Amino acid sequence: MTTATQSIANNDAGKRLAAGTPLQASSDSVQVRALLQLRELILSGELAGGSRITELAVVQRLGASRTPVRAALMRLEQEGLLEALPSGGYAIKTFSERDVSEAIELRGTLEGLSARLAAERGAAPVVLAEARACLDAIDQFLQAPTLDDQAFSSYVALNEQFHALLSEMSGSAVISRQLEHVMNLPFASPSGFVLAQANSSSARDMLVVAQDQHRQVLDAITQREGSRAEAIMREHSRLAQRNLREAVQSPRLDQLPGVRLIRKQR
Amino acid sequence: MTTATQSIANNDAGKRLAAGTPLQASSDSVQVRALLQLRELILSGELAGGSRITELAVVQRLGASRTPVRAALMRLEQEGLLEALPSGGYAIKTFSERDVSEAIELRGTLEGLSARLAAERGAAPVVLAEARACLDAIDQFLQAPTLDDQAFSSYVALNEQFHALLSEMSGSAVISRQLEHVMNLPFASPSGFVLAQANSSSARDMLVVAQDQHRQVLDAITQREGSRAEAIMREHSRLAQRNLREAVQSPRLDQLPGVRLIRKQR
DNA sequence: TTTTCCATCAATGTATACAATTCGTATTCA
DNA sequence: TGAATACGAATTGTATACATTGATGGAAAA
Repeated sequence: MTTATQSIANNDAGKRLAAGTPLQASSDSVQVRALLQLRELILSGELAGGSRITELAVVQRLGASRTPVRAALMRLEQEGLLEALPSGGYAIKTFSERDVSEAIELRGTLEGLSARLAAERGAAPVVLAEARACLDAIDQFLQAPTLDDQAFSSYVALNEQFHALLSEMSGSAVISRQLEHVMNLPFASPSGFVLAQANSSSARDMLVVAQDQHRQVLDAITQREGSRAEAIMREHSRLAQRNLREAVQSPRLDQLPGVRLIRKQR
Repeated sequence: MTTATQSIANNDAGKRLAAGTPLQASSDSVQVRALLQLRELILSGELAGGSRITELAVVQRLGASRTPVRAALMRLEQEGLLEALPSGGYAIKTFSERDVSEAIELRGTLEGLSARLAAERGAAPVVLAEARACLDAIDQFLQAPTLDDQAFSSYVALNEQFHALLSEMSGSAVISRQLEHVMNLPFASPSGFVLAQANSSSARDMLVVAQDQHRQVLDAITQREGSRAEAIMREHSRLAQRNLREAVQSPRLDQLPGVRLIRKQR
């Protein structure tokens, strides 16, 4: 009873409750929903980067109580989207272009380590097979001379999958965990800026190059060539660096997840 | 009033409140104290690795209420000391020797990246000077032909400081943050197993080798030799690998922080 | 007019009541 | 005797009341 009345009151207060949010499966726990919704609010830029964020404001906006909101805030801090203020409370982090560049470099380094270990120790045949299948699927999409938006989306999904498999091939939970942590930063993800290029004329060519690197790293791992595998993954991440540079200049890309958190200057 | 009564009640319930704990500065917030105490309990092995840990048990043991305990549990999960169980609650993580080895490799890789960036971009002269002073101080300790326990402790402190400075030299908050995160694992720390070797005859020699690598990496950074700096730091981490192997076999070292969390088998 | 101190308030920190879920156990039925 | 179900105890999830601390604004004095 009490609960019902109050959550109604809260919903009244939080006017645009589920305006732009994907309206996630409400079967999840309040905690999970709060986390997803809050992350969405930040990445969409609806909450301005650099601004302070109070528990109460989030409570009113999401209609959850302070406890799950607090949990969500803590998680987002560890993800690196929020910064804990010394006086208590949080601020939404912003990132310089250099920060993003370093995050990508970091990912490349870790993926290089992962690939090297996979090569040196030998990857599980099952995972290798999965990875090959994944690359075959990507090839399918690259057949077409030009790619529509849906093809790009499919590429992104498959690309993420391939990188996940690569992490798995290392056979190291410790390293996989770390990689996941790095990729929490939205722009550090392996296909963070691919969509930014979707309409560029050279977009398809870039994917062709990336896909070749995918093939080569898998070959290196199969051949147990550790240091080659490592070098390829490092170079692979440089594609993202290039995309980044174009993405921050293109003004039209403001709605890409997280891009509004990138400071222009410095 | 209410508070006083209740905290007394809690202390009554938590029988062995500050039995083995270091009785930290009670000026800290309850949250901070709970975190420190709980971490201590886990690292000392007083709470068995692999065992499940309930909020209520911790509440009774530490005399804090559920809210700060919950916060501490969440933090320790992100640090990697606890594992969130799917049904709720946490279990104390255990680590195979391989896990630890991978964590050290990870640190070496990240420190390599950090050193390379420092070399390529150029490190801040102030920090470079600090690092040199730090190494000079280590040299002081290494003058003596044999080292007592106190000398080893001093080495550990200075060693940590040097590695911290190295991280700072990268000039990258993103990478420093990640390095800190990796070093949260107790055995991944740069001097995690140095103390384990304190009584070994070759202990001093190992420190001499390590110190030479410190000098060389600083030289490489100064000379802007990025790839050399990276290689040195990777190799540097292999010293820790060697120490690890001896440490897990020596039965006497059980009270080293975190060593009881390392599974013998696999 | 400016500065300092006090009061008031708002936000976080802490404790706890209440709800919901899960796990173990015992009992009953096949 | 075995399995399945239901009941109960224990534990986590959620909400909220209360405490404390830090910030802000206004008033008074220099």
